[in-house]
Amino acid sequence: GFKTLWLVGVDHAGISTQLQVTKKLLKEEKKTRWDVGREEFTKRVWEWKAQYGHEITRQIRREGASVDWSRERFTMDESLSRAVREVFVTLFEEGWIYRGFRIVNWCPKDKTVLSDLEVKEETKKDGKLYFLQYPLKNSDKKITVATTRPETMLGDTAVAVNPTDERYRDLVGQMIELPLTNREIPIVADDYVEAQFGTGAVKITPAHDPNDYELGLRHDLPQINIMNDDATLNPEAGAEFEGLDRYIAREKVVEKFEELGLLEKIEDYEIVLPHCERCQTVLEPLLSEQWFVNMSEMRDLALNLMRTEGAPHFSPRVPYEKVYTTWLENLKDWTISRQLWWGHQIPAWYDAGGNVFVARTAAEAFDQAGTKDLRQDEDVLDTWFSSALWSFSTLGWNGEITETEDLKTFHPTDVLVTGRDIIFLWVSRMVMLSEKFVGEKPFKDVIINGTVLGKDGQRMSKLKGNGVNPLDVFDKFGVDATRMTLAGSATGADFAWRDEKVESYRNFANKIWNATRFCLMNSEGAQVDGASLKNAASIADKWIVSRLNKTAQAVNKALGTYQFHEAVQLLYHFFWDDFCDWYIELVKDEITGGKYSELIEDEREDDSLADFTVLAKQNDARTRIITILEQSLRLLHPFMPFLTEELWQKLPAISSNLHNAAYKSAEASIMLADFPAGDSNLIDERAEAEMQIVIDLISKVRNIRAEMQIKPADKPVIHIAANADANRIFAENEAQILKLARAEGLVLGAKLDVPKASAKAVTTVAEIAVPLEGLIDFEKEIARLENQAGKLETEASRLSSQLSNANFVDRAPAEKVQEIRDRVAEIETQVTALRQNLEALK
RNA sequence: AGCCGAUUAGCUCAGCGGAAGAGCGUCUGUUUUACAAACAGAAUGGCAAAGGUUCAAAUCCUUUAUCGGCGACCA
Repeated sequence: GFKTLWLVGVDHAGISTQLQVTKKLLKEEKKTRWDVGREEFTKRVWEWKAQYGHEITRQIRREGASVDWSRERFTMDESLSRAVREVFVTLFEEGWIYRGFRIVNWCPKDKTVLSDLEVKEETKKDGKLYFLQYPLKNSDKKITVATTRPETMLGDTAVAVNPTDERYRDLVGQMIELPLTNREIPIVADDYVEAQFGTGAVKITPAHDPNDYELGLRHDLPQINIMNDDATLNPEAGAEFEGLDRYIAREKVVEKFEELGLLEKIEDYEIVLPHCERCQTVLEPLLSEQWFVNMSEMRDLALNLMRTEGAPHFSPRVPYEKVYTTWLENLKDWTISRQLWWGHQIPAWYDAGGNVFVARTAAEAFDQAGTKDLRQDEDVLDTWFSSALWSFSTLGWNGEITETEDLKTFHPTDVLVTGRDIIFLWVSRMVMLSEKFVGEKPFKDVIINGTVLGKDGQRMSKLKGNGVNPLDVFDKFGVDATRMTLAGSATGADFAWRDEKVESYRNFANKIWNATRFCLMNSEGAQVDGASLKNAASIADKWIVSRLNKTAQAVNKALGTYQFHEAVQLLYHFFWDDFCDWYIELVKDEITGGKYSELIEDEREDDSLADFTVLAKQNDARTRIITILEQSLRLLHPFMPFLTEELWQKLPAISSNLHNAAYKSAEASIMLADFPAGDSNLIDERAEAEMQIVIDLISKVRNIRAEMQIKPADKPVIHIAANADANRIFAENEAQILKLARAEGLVLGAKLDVPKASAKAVTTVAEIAVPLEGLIDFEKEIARLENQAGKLETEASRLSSQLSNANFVDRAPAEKVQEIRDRVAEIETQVTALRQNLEALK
């Protein structure tokens, strides 16, 4: 009955996609992207996308997701691209976007810059630390620096020491003759250097290290870039090194130092290296001119939203709210340009003089520049820049159009379901840009799913080969079972994949199928009818109706707080334990006619009143069980859509009359029926308590049967001693007790009167005895009774000690104290009975 | 320059202030006409360790250990 929208779509995954097509091009045609050119290359990417891009949405369809496919979007759709240009230009005009030289993360393989979030730090255990000696000018002295990247010494423009370091104080201001180059570089003093680390002297390479860059600015040092974009050395490195790969150059530099007698030592050293998240290549910090977003105001938009509204609300709140806020607080500027061809080309144009014109279209840029002799920036934007606009760009906002019916209806959206790895990359940026451009949050809630780990408990990865393909799981166990498995894992918690888990939900699906089959086999004269739940007469009927409604309420509550796993557990146990194992068995005779069939056969000839009464009773029972089943299917439907729809359609008298009022005219489907809310008026605590008494009795008798090895075919008489109330309940349910306990008679009374050769048990309200004639093994029976008594006594002594604690009695809530007193009394009665029985046996 | 998690039955995990739970596995029975992918019954826990708070702690606090995630320029 609510207006809802699940909008699905995909981003263009700039780097990954370009990488795929680049590989394909190289493999099939032995060409690089430059060989085919920008236009042809992007054409190939669109072709690739057409072929493979639907894989994800195909999987989502197969999952049975309730998506509005008519609104599917792609980040490079025309309107979404228009939005990207609009946002870029606006931010530039307002001074939030700028272009500048910075040390950036450079991937020499993909030949593009990466944002800090796309960098994966990995520890290299077999790294080396090289100690190089630099000779001082006009002196025999040398100063030793330690480095993990000796080749960068070719770009050194200083050596720095700590100003308080006594060892080097005299050297500050002196010059060094930098080996392998003909350059002289100064020794400078800076607080950045830690005297205790390494030799206390640091080589400074401003063009190849972020810290050195900063230090270089402070001391006005030259920046010498010695590398090409593929991490080979350029002419600045000297003729001897030009063209060499960075690692070859490293070896060569070390060799040369050794020849010169300037290599002091090499130590083993564990080093942390930045890698490209996509292609795993070791990144190179490089001085480069890029586009950036200044995040200081953006950050405040997001932080204020959290401070004032607590939005977005994360589930689970711990730890993600803090993770999110802490990250925002320490936010640095965002590098948004990428040296790729696949993506949104930056709407900036340059004239011959290098002046920049940022505009929504080329025409606008020409107007600004007063000339058409402009060249558009070749770079594209970070994919996440367009994804950041997703919440509103997909609903029609593109700068030109800023108000749409969809935006009014669906924005802010209710919930974003995502993984923790993109909280910074995506979630935070959507919040910032939505606040900035539509003036409201993109979503109220964010659900962070756990990560599904491989069978080995490790993150899935192609390298480890521990991945699980969902499509294979669908084929093997069914989509519904897979959905139950995923929904059944706690929100936000990681879990190791186990086929066994899906298998158990596959079994559950099978259970639902079989239970429905049973109901349908006995559905003649029945129909789905809500009224049948309101006029339940027997204890068993009232009990199951109560359990159903209680479950429905609890499921609704769990879903309201995104506790999907709790809803799954509730439904699993209600359906399997309560409905199948107890209710179906309790009413089986009534439903199948077993109890009445003879009667009906006999009286079929004449239309006697008895015949009608019996048939009417049977139809009532059938209608009731079908109705309970129908409600259960509705509750299960969001989790197991395929199975429940299939079975629901088979139920008697199914029609669109069962739909929510809004959909009465539509074709009958469980999807359009109301989700049961649970009716408090149908919750009957008394019936549940009374049914529990019957269940306890049956369980105890079954326990005796199993432990005393009574053959299934043997049907004993059950003797029960209980008060009048309990005996009334047993009498009312005699038929069910006899059937489920496989007994042939019930003897009810206030006291037991049975032969010594009887097996005994106690429940909270009754003493039970099953006479076994010659079959009983007294030793075994004594052990059984001792065991029962022992357990109860342990519990009683623990509770008694609580009661004897004055503090507990005084300070705990009175009802808690009373509860424990009642329980102790209950146990004492049971133990007394068991002890008397034991005495009688000895 | 840390910040978070996690540690509960053989395994995978719920529970997060008032009697230790589930699924799988294990053991015993059972071709009971919805279901052997099932049914009935059973066994199995110093809730990581040590302190503390509380009438009451698996649950809250502190410290420690081990594992994991995110972050971090120590050359």
